[in-house]
Amino acid sequence: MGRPPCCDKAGIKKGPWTPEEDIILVSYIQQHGPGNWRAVPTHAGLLRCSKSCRLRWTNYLRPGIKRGNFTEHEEKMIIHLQALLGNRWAAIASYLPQRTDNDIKNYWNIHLKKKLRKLHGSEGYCRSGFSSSASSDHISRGQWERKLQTDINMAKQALSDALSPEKSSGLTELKPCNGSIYAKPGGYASSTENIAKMLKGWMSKSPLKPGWTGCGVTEQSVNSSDGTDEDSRKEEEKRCSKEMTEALESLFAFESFDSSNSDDFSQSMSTEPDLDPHAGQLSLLEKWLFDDTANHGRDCQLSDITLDENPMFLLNGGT
DNA sequence: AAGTTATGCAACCGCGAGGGA
DNA sequence: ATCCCTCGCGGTTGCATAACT
Repeated sequence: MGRPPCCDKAGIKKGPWTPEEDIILVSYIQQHGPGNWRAVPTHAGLLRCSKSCRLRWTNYLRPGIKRGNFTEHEEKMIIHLQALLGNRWAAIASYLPQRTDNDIKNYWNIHLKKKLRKLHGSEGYCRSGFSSSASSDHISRGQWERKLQTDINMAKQALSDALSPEKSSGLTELKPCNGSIYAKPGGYASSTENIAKMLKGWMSKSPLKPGWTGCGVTEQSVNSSDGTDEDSRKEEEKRCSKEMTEALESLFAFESFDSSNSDDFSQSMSTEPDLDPHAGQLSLLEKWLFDDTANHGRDCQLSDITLDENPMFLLNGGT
């Protein structure tokens, strides 16, 4: 009550962002940090609505975004997570911190759906993994539940493979994104590369925040997780998490997410699900996953768990 | 070489949840 | 308790470019 509307439709610019607008937005967030999006356009002097600013930041300008081709491992992760979680792209993206939900969504819609359709023929995975099955009116509830559980079993096994350290070499195979977080070739990419250069110029003038070297990509954190005691590692994780938050408030991290450390970053992030806001969900999911993997061959098979007992069922709000 | 179709990606739209007034 | 604003999410669209005829 009494609040001004989110954005005044009149005079609001739409369409592709120009490099100049990017610079304005980035420099504003550099000074004030992300958040309070409603104030961003007016304070930054942008003729954009707050939504557009937030979207541009989260999907394109935010530091640490990896662009370019998806690796085989990322692809697998997406497929299996999609089977587990459905079209909850934000949740899926939390497992792939360098990818945006929009990127993942696009990749799924453009590449993976086709791929899976080829693999599975006309049945299954036709739209959104098992969730599509759920929406089918042609399958009886019993059939659907059996199929759902089969899908979950398959996805779970595959996710287990993907997350398993000895099997998932893919995590360390993540390629740097062509030396720039802006990997897209062509017209606008060159513009964004220019932005990156300009920003680097700005940042070289700005005092770097002491201690921040990019969450999960510090040599210290990488080394510390490499054989030191558990406590210091946890401390490091906490610190890292805090830094991650701070990073989003500061573009000083920009330089830290270059190609030289994106491998370590992805590895660190993928093994530290606590860093993301869905940590609770991830922990539960992974506990469930690994518990069941550990119990493999014992009495408690997932297929024996009723839907109501299935953590994913609960996570999905029992729907 | 020109026209057409397919593909990929960035951005917009609309809705729901959460929370402040 | 209610209203309504902000934020975040998922679905969809529009445009640029590549591939094909």
